[in-house]
Amino acid sequence: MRWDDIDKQICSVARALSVVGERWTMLILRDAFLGTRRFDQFQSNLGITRHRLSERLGKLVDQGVLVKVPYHDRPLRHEYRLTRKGLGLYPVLMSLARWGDEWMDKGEGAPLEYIHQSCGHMTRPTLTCSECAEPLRPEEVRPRLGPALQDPNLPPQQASLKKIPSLLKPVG
Amino acid sequence: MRWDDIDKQICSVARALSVVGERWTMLILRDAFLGTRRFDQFQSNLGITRHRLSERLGKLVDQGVLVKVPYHDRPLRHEYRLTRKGLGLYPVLMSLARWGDEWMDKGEGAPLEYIHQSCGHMTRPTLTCSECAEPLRPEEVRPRLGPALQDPNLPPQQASLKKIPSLLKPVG
DNA sequence: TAACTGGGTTCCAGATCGGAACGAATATGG
DNA sequence: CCATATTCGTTCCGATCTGGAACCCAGTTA
Repeated sequence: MRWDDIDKQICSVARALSVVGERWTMLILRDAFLGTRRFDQFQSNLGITRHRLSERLGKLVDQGVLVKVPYHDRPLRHEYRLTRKGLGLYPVLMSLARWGDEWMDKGEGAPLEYIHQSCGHMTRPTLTCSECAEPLRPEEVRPRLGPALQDPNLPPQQASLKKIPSLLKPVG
Repeated sequence: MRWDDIDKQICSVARALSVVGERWTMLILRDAFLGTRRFDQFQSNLGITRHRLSERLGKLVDQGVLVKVPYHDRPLRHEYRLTRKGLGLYPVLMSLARWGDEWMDKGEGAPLEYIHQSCGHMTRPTLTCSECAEPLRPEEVRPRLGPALQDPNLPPQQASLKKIPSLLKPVG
């Protein structure tokens, strides 16, 4: 299968990655969440080539993750801002950052810390259950088929998704 | 800058992506979380080429995200299992899945639903503050420099990270 | 002895990437 | 009026990465 076809899978992770799974895209969004808005700023912060940046920004705009907002005419200039759909990626970025903080530390501590303004404390973003508010641990979550996979005549490639074993215990 | 150098950045997101940011890697991990363990199973579930799969699995093992565990000798066979470091990626995968459920739905509902065994309910994984337990909204979180970025003589490329503006309001 | 299974590796054409140069529209300084 | 700068791109080309298919190897079954 070609990478470009992953959005055809009946899988939300695959569909999400079809939008944000290319090189640089997540780093562009990281910068957007930290306040970067302009082409040149993205370029110099990231060290990406202009060509690639232009392509990635264009795709994010097409997908509705960013919008181009004019901030000056004559000459016409625009900046790139997160939409609501884009802001929805906050948990993904934060989870990546926390994992990096925990597992990829090179001994100098975290690059950034986060203050939760509404409670005033330094926060460690935690994934929790919407119903009981406990932290979600993979061994305690059981996936089951949702509406999109109930269809009895699925394309055969997707059939494997219907056999969901249980989650794993860690090793090592 | 070359993509291979992103792990040199003083940024946890970049470091995390240097491990899980390549094509296919996240989908391999998705399958691992759903119980896939063997080479051929990954291959047929994902539709990735054997070559690429072999390379990606090898890298994940090198990075300590998966371990190769023998399950049969003569002939020697092994399977790939998530380590604790690998299980640590659960919030990333879940956040991606939720975003895909919400924003990439094609009108047939979610592919998978998740039951939180310990409370018995269908859960919507939510990123919350470790201190006050409220859902974390990007406008309410202010990043500040952590230990790793306090060093007064940083390499100049990283200097841009020191200027953290505020977070954005959505548009559109 | 032939075919099969699990788990890879080799090879090559085509797609993607990085770097550097080029372009276009307006503003600024002299 | 001319040269230079700013902002946001696009074009071109050689290097790297990817996908598909074929090949390999150790045991196992028939």
